[in-house]
Amino acid sequence: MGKKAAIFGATLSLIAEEGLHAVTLAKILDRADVGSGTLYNYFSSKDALLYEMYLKLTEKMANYILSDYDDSVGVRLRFNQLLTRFMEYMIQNFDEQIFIEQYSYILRKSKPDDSVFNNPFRTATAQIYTEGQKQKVILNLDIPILNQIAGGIIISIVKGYKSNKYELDELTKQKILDICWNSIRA
Amino acid sequence: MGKKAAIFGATLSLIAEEGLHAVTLAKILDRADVGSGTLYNYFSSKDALLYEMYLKLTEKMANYILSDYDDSVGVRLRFNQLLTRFMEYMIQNFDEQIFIEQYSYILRKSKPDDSVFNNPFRTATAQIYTEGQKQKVILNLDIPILNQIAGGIIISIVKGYKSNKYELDELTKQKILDICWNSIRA
DNA sequence: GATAATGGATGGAACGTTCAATCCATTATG
DNA sequence: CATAATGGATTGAACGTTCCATCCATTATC
Repeated sequence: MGKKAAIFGATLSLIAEEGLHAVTLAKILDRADVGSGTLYNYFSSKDALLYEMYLKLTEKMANYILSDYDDSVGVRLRFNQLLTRFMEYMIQNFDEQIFIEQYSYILRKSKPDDSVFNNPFRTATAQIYTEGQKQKVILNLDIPILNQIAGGIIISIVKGYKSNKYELDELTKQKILDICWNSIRA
Repeated sequence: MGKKAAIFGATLSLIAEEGLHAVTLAKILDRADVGSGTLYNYFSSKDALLYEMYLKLTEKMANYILSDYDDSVGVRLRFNQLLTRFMEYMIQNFDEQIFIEQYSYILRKSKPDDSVFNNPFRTATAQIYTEGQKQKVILNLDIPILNQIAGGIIISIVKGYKSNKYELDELTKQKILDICWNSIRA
């Protein structure tokens, strides 16, 4: 495995285990089995490492969610496509979500207008909501509010699942997706 | 103002501004206008300060939400009471929520069985869900799942509002509460 | 009632530790 | 053999914590 990938992997797992504030370079280097000189060959600083990882992971997530996205079908099916993928990605890559959540909080303070926040996933869902509102099948609320509702449900449900509050079988996942749709349906 | 209150206030505002990981004792002491000796008269360590603040704020929030709670009315009205208070508290004390969210992540790692996680607010909502399920007005899902859905919507909506994604007038707040109810209604 | 003694609260200097970052000798690569 | 990659020792800065002199309200003494 490449050293850079090892550094990313070690950083991500450490943050998921101990939280962003507790992760030091020494821990990263130890877990990645890499010397500090090597790390500084790939990254100019610790901050640069975190930022690059953030860009990489947000892009990876957007790519996964939008891959094979069929935008020729109706709003209900498109909504289901995106949210199914979103939930599945969150479940299988929860460590990434933990990092993104913790780090994006820092980002908003230092780089408030970062383009990452206008990701293609949000563009796709906005399209669905606008079209759905014209067809009178989706509530007439601000698009960002609709986004927060549907996304908030998914994130919250996966968080609870990852905290071992309950199981999530396939049938329950389907019910959750239906709840997301019903919550914003006109 | 008491020195202890000044320390709490400085810590809370700093965390809301810069995130938990960036808050140092030097910054806290400077903002609270207090010497380090004073701080260590009130708290045995930085961790102890954060933990005590966490206990204080979670209790404060639970007290607010449950004050004047009328449990003699029907499930719909009780649900509305609790979630209205919850949303209002989050809106007016968002800094506290930021801290609690960031700190509870650390807590789960170091003290996974902390009793704080079984707070009276969750007990009250669980009562509502159980009763509502008997009356066939609430979806037949695990209680913790229902909790995550309704709470997730509120938290997500307030987060978006505090990120200046949209406004939240009284009418919109009412619509959000209706959405919470409809999302878990049978 | 005036003065001295007490003790807790306070702020800031000083301490050892830990951090991110740099430097450099060694190893791998082509 | 030349060049790049690597890991660990090293550095200075920043950190949490400790220590101590000072302040001040309260209490004791005469």
